[in-house]
Amino acid sequence: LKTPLKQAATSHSVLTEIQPDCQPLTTPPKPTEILPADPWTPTSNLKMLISAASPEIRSREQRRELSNNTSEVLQAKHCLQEHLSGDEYEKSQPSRKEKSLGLLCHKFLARYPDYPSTAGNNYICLDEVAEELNVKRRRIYDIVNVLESLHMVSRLAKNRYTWHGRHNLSKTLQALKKVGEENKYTQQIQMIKKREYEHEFDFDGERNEEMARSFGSNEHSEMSFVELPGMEFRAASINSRKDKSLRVMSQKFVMLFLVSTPQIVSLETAAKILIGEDQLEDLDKSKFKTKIRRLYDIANVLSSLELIKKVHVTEERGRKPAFKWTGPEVLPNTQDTKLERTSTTCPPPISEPITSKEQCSKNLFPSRGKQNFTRHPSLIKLVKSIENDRRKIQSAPTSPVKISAGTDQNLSAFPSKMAQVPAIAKHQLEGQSKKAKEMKMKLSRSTLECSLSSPEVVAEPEPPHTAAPSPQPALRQLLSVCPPSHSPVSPVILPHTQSGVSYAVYLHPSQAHTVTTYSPSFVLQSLPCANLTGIKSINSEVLNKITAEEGDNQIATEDPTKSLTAKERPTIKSETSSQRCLKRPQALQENTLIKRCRSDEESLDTSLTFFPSGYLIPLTQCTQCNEAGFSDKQKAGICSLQHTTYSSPIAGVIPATASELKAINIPAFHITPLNIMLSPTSIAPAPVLSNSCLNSSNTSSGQNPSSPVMNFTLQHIGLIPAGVQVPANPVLQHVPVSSQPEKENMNLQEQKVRKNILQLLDCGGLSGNNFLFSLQPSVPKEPQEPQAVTEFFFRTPGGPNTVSSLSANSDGTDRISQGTLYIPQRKLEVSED
DNA sequence: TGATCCCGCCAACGT
DNA sequence: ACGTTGGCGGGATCA
Repeated sequence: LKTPLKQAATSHSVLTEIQPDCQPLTTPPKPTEILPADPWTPTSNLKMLISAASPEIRSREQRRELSNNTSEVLQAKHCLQEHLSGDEYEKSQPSRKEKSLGLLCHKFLARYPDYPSTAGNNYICLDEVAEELNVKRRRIYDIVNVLESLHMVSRLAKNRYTWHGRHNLSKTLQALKKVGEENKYTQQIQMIKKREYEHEFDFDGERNEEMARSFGSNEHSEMSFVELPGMEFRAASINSRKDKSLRVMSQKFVMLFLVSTPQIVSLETAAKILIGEDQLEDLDKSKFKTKIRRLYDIANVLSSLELIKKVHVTEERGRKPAFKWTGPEVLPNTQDTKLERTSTTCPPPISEPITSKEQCSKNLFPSRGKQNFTRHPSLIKLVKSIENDRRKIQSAPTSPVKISAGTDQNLSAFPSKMAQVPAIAKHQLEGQSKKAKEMKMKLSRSTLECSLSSPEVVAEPEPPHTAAPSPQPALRQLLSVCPPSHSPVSPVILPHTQSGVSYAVYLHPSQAHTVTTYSPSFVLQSLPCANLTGIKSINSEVLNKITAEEGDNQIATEDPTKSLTAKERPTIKSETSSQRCLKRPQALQENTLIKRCRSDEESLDTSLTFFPSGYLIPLTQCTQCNEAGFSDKQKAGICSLQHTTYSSPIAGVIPATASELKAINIPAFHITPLNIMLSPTSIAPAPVLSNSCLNSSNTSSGQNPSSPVMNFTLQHIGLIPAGVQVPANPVLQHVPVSSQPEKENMNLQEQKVRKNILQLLDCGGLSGNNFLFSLQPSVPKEPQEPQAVTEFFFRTPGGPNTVSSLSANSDGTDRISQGTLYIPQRKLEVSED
């Protein structure tokens, strides 16, 4: 077979040593000189091998004019091999392979240890590297960008990067997996495969568009770069350029592997998904081609890292290039399953004044600390401005260094310790250390994380406890629920609540994805269904089946849909179609809104607002709702908060300035424990406050214990200006329907409901830390069930009526039918600051 | 051929 | 203006 020849001639030729001479005359193209000596020092055998092959190749800069002299050592090798076959000519030049990104990457990696000691300076100077490796800097960027996506390097400053090696790899992969799950990549992959069966994937607009919409519209998952706590700002502040392509693409690509069951992903599938995500518009051929090209670039680097390897999958259509994950298994993050620490952190009792808001607020957003988080594209600008401010404040290029040091230590207590430990051992150690530190982690994690992500915080010496006096019970719960660990990326959580407590949930609107819960009682699963209808019918089993099918099967002859039960299948399809109908208009609207928002971020009357997501705001006892129209049992607590300025605690770091944020009215929602209706497509739930409530807010918060908490929460979250107080009473109405159910029963019910909600959310893909959501006037849905106790209001950025009731889905078991989702229609009023 | 993907133009950004 | 980054796609190579 080709093997012999190939090996000899090509692949091995590179590695094999010398075959002197054969120096063909030519080599015209590049005046590259060769440096015989390798500046870099290979650290591993493998690297040596690789490097051995290339040393000759290195050519000097053009300035070095010498053209071809002896560069040919390498060429010689080839020549030899080649001329065996006859063509020495071609070989004369460094073969293309020798210049491959993969090889280059190997050489690059050979220069640095996998687990660099934190002590040493692990700086990377791009120019130097480029010169030493004898390539244009442009090539180095390709490598570094991918490494960056894995947090193996981080940008320090212009032309300088810091080498982290694989210290952060496991965390990064965990985070990526999480995000991937939230993005419903599994489902997307499935969808694509399904489509492929249904009809050829042709590149003409229409169909593709539809397809893109079908699986992409919901999510508009334009998730951006997934950051690791501690590295986020460093990277972002220095490198403000849009984290687009390669970096993000690389992460997404990796995610695909991590969420696929056979961890195999074909290029085609990956490209489609990635394209679908970004621009639904033109999925033309060229786009596709370009995407594929990029994926190759990324794949080469990942291959060099030995995270993936190339394989082929054979399907009916033939053999398709694909890659198989060969990296470490990514375990679900088990570290912080426990949530208590938060409460400890922020204990201020309700009655007590909120002394250390900041600390508490930080605790409110644990997600950002420990977990990685995704930043919605629309927030980037805002983030930038924040970063700029930060930069101004802390002048210094040096800051990054400091931060990094702190980061390494704090962030990865384990990693640092095992800096020199082999990867395998590391894993074990990690586990041990985890347990050992479990308690500690629990208590301090959120804080730590927060601090990591923000320099200022880092500076804070004191632990959380000190900070806040004592949070109210509700708050406590809230806090307790937000352990970063479980779902690092997705903040959305439904905390334990006492019965009768309403919650406000902030979700990542832009994408429908999975929501993770910290509550031990629930198990979150990604549901494949796009819309509510399908949700119910689909159970975990189905999911599993689907999952199993994930990835490119070596032999993909089976119909992907087979796995679905008859019942399930139809449901899904119907959903799809229905979605299309809805989606289109919605999508359009959304786009418009988004564009508008982006373009007019500054404008006052923006219909869009930035909200931090991932916060759960417990709303306790709402006695009444003044709003008319909801007379029907006031189930819908409708309140509108007017002229409110929101600040986004993006990254939990610095609240945006008022000017940067628009004030808008937020439709409030309140959730009662029993009935819940959710819209799968809904993106973000927003708390609704009634104006009247606001006005009446003067009433002391004392009346309602929840008031202080709420105000506090809202303020910290940036939903309301610091000075504003929201009256406790009217704000969120809690419908007494099941007013005082037995506590236990309630709890059960609540749990059940929560579970359902979570699933729903998961299915809907609501998640994310930061998100942008637009509050559009949505048609208020009729409260379907008057008795509904719990109400969630979710808004989809564009969709007029994005709310649907879950009850429809009920199929008997696990149904959410109990809950009713009611969305009061509120107009969004935007007020300037 | 189709799979790969190198190369470098040139725009977006930062300084 | 200039340097750094890096999107992008032509077109060369490889299989």
